[in-house]
Amino acid sequence: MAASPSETTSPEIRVAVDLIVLTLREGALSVLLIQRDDEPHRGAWALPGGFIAHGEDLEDAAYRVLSDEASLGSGAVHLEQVRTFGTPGRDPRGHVVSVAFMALGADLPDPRRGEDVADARWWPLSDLCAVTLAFDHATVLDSAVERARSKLEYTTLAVTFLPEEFTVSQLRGVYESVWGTTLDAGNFHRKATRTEGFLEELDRYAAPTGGRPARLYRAGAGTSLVPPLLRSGD
Amino acid sequence: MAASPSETTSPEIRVAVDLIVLTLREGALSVLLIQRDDEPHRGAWALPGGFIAHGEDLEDAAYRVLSDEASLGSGAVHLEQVRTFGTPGRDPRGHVVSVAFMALGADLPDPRRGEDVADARWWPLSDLCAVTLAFDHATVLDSAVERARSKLEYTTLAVTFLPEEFTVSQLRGVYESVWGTTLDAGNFHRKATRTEGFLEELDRYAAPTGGRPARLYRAGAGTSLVPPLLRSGD
DNA sequence: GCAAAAGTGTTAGGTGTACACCCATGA
DNA sequence: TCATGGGTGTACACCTAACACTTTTGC
Repeated sequence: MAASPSETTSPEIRVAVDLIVLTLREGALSVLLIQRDDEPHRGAWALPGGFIAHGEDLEDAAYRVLSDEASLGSGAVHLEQVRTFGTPGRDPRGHVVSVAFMALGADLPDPRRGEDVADARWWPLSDLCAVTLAFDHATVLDSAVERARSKLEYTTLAVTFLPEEFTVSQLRGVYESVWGTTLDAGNFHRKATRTEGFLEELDRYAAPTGGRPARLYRAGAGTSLVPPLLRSGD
Repeated sequence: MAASPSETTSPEIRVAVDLIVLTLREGALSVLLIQRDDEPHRGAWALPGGFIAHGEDLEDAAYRVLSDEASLGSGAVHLEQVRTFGTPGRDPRGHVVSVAFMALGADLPDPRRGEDVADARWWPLSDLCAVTLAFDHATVLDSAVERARSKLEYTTLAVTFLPEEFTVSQLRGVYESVWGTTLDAGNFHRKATRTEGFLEELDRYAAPTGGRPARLYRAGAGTSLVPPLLRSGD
């Protein structure tokens, strides 16, 4: 809900999608924001979004926004619906009901600037305290981040932040960055490698980074983590 | 998304709410369904729902449907958004984006019939295998039920299925009915009463039902259950 | 007393946490 | 050789599941 039809206060209800695109950039959980080039909230940073077209599926609209406004292909992002925000007044242009989608990807590229967009960049979440987001996007962002944090506990979602092949420490790094905690390396290794369906062991090793080379893994077939990996220490 | 404006295929996108109202009736997890009196799907059973009005909040619309179509006041139901369904073609009347809300309540009364409704009644979930629901409501119902089942694990949501004062066995009955399992009475008692914020002990006892009278409790102040009560046995 | 339901005790086995320790590499 | 990160072993605390047992009622 950021660009597209730019009338003033429409008499009809319009449906939009907002995207919370999350990735890890230099070990920091970061979100893609665009700087608005139109009223309302011109110049403010906002989540990428757009109105859905008649006959368009919600997910398709989300992928469209991802490629139009964020210049990110649909390749290798995990897209998931988070919640719908529809309180009248959240958008000064009229009654807009917006379905929030969370998109997670491995080290996504820098965005090209799309239309109606003054700028687009990745923001580490930790830098956002100082920024006032447009609309109710601070709330929308929070709900997505909290969703991502809690889904790491009981699903294999963390692997979507990593390239196809990765080491256990990289995986641990995902948990540590998203949760903002530190985890015991040994215990994490055991838990990750022993949890059925989480990791598939490869016969290759990563280039050493000053220590013993780490074995490479790829994502396993499972989607849920039993037992879960809980946030309160490991 | 069941009644109200009854035009044929609208050119605009319309927003609706669908309600999954769940309660326990004679120990069986049951859902409120209405029998449609209009095309499409005339005669079929469906979730109560309705289009939202311009300027109306999603939650307000959900409460309105609750009182109009289900003749249930807003008193003592827990209302929670589940997911939004917007695939074109899910409603033959046009492009309808529907926000699903789950409503949980304690032994809710029999519904009065509302407008545009041939009949309305509670259906035990176990009786629904044989019934084909209108629209994509089977999917919508499933997602709500799964949400309810999993939220019992890590929140205090179970108490919303009970009257203000209840016994530990009644609470255990909620878990057993919703999960379709049996739980060890002794272990459940300990866990429920020791989990901080879950239960508040009263100084009164329920009328005995053939055994030692059970102490009465009311819901505690907490909303999350740590540690969680997991489904795989207790 | 007996049956039934509430509630407590007990114990064996599993899981998580902390941390010591060994392994494999580059410098 | 040392430093560094990868990976394993181990002990202890805690939690859970199973089930025996006590308490308190109605009949």
